[in-house]
Amino acid sequence: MTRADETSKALPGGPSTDAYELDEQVGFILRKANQRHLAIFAARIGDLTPPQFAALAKLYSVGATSQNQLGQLVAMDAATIKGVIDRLKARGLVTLEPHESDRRRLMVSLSPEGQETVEALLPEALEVTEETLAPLTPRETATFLRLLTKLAEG
Amino acid sequence: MTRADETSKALPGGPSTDAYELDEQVGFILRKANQRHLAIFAARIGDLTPPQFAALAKLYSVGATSQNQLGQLVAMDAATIKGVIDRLKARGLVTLEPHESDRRRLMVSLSPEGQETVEALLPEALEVTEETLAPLTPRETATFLRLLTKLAEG
DNA sequence: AGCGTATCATTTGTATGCGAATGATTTTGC
DNA sequence: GCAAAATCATTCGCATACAAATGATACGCT
Repeated sequence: MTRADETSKALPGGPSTDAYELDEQVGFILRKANQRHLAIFAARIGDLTPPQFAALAKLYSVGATSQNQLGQLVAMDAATIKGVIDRLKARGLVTLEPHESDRRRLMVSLSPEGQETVEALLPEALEVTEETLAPLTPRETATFLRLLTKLAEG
Repeated sequence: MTRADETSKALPGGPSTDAYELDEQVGFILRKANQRHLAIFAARIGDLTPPQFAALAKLYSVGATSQNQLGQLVAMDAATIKGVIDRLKARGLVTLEPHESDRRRLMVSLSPEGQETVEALLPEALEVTEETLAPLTPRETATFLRLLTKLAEG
């Protein structure tokens, strides 16, 4: 931001500082970036959604956990993670059992099929990330991920 | 990326290049950034959702348009924009009327109440953007928006 | 004119995503 | 120990999202 920007119109094509342009608001662009990523994911990993894969991948790396705790690890609230787990269970990718000492908790684990599925999809998932980031140079990618993480974590 | 990164482990805390770490994937961080933005929006503009406000703001700047065209302008497919418009109509913020010559089209306009609502909320919306971007310096913000836009547009 | 294609709006079905309420259980504070 | 507070899972209601199918209308081309 130069001092001139405070009184004069920004460069053509640049962000305006005074008027409200929907297409320049972070929220709006974030939503569109998300849409593009979802489309790439769906094209490569057709029969699993990003939240479902996130849950499986997290289970793969941390092992059995309670439903709510898994939700925290993948940034989903209790109601949302329940739906995701229900659908994964219906497909036989995860198994549920009561916690041995805490009767409130429901432990979630990968089934053998779930394990296989994750292992088969990991390379695909990396390609989804790659394709999503393809518009950026490696240098830009590093910068972008750093700033995006800052933004996401507040 | 230095040449060393291709064969050795990245710095502690830095992104790993070989293993799959969910928390380092763009899609996952994008979703979390979106969540944070949604929360900020909801805290400031409680009784309108981001898609609803986006539709109103777009109508405000472009005037009357067909339902589907409005959907394109705010990046929502036909089914989604219909639901959004239905709810705005139920609240009296938009009005609908058939297109004069093309009987397939449904023209959407801001009602006087809708106009007032948008005008009253525009400053709030700018603050939502500001608060969302608060973790970044002005310089970082400019870079981030440039890269995010590149990513969103593919 | 007329046929095939494209566009517009709608509906249905599935999957997040979150707020709020509920009941069961555990943990904390005193 | 025990009452209050916190945690876990579940449920309900609402609001995006998108794929796919449908019916109505408009348009292109011959």
